[in-house]
Amino acid sequence: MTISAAPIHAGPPPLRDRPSCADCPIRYRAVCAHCEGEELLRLERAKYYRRIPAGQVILCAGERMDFVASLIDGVATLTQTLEDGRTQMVGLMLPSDFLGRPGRDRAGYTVTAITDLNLCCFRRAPFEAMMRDTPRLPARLLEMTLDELDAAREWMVILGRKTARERIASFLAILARRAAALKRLEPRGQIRLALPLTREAMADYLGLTLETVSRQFSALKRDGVIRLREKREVEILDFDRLLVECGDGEGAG
Amino acid sequence: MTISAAPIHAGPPPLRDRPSCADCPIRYRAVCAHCEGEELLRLERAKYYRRIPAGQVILCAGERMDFVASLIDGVATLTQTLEDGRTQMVGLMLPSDFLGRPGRDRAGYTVTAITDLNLCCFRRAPFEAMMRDTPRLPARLLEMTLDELDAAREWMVILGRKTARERIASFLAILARRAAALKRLEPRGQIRLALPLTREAMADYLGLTLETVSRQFSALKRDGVIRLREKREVEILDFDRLLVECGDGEGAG
DNA sequence: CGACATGTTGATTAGGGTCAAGCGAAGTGG
DNA sequence: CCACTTCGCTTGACCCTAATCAACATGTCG
Repeated sequence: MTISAAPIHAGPPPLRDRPSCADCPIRYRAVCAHCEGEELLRLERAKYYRRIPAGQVILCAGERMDFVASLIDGVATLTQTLEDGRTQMVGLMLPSDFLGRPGRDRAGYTVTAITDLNLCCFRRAPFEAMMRDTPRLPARLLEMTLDELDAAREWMVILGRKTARERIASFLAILARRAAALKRLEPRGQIRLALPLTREAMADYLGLTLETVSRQFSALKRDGVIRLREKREVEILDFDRLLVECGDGEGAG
Repeated sequence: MTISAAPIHAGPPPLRDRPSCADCPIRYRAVCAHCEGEELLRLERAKYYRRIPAGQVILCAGERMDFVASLIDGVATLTQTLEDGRTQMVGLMLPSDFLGRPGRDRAGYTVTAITDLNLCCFRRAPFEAMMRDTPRLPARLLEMTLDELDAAREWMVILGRKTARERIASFLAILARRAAALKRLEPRGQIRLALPLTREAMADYLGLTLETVSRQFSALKRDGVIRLREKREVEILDFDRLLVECGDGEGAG
């Protein structure tokens, strides 16, 4: 995958395929989750779809952003880079996550499409108008932002206090939970997971180097915690055992 | 300072001192910032003040929380502890910050009063009713939550990618910025700062040990970046020089 | 005064970073 | 079509930063 630097500019909404919100796979988890009737219709009229190919840099930190979007499908990352090239991932965007911030016209972080993306976009102005007019939209966005804040804080514990092995285990547990949540299940027993990230991207997520990530995968495999079917497909042999490896006692996370 | 484990339960609002919101020192930064007229009156009727002594644990992670509050004065921390005792601070609450979350009745983190605190409290039910009725309250809370999310992500970069020296420098820069923001200034030149935290608490903030924190303070002093007036009072000799030590090129933070 | 919390500094160690070599798969171009 | 490159990944050798263990100084409080 090659990272291209070409930015995306939100032009006039293309009038192509515009499936009904009723059929939307993220209808009940996205920012529009609580909207119905008139509110939903207004969103439906304003929305437009956009596809982004894997590898594309959608926005650079500090760049002007004239749209907001729900991620319908795919995986994107938010990253921050220090001057000497060290990079830290500060957000992992999965389906139903929201991109952009009402009230701020500049991206705080570099947004990169890891896989092909499917976005449900709104131009800033009409979206912000709806934020003022309809109470359910900002209420849902607040909920989602609080969830993101919780995730960020869990991440801080990982970055600040966990060993390399615990970080990998925690990362796998997070992925397993989010995958299970989509199916409305609790993760347990044996779980097969597709890894959406390269070793390097995982390292950027976890505050490690790609070599350490690779070594810890090997160690977890050697110790019978996971099995590697392909390089990008993991099998967790027993979820409870994995939780032990995470370092945080029991229910945390 | 001794950490006591006694939880605080929000009983019926005590009817003691209840200064006018008009005189409140955090009036224009707190959750009530955008409220006026009727909205503000409603908050004014519902509020009650509470003082917490330094060292008191206000809430333990997972505990029921039947009130929310604005921090008027003092410093509090949010911390998460792993089973074997490793602890990571995930939030540093300064005046005007908001404690608690509408829609969730349980504390996500352990909240500890570092200094004596002055809180402006609301019981959950009436506060949540106002969240539904008045648009300005949730709008402001969303703004504040987004700011907290930004701060958490900046913190993630510190924890994931910075050296011990850079972490200390970044921490001092954050404190200087927040202190300056209260006076509506940009931090520059020589700045005197009171450190609200012990070396151990700073270590918990920065993902280090207290020994490393102490050593890096000594090193920054030796290198002429800071001067230590008292153990808990630092003088930044040149803010621009400090920023160089933070590792992130220029404007970041 | 003794007990304890806080902070500084030194010696040693270990976990993870850095550097380096090599492998397989997928492109790419001659 | 096949040499050649590139990408993603693994593994090894070595090194360095910060953790750990330890001693000691200072200040506060009962």
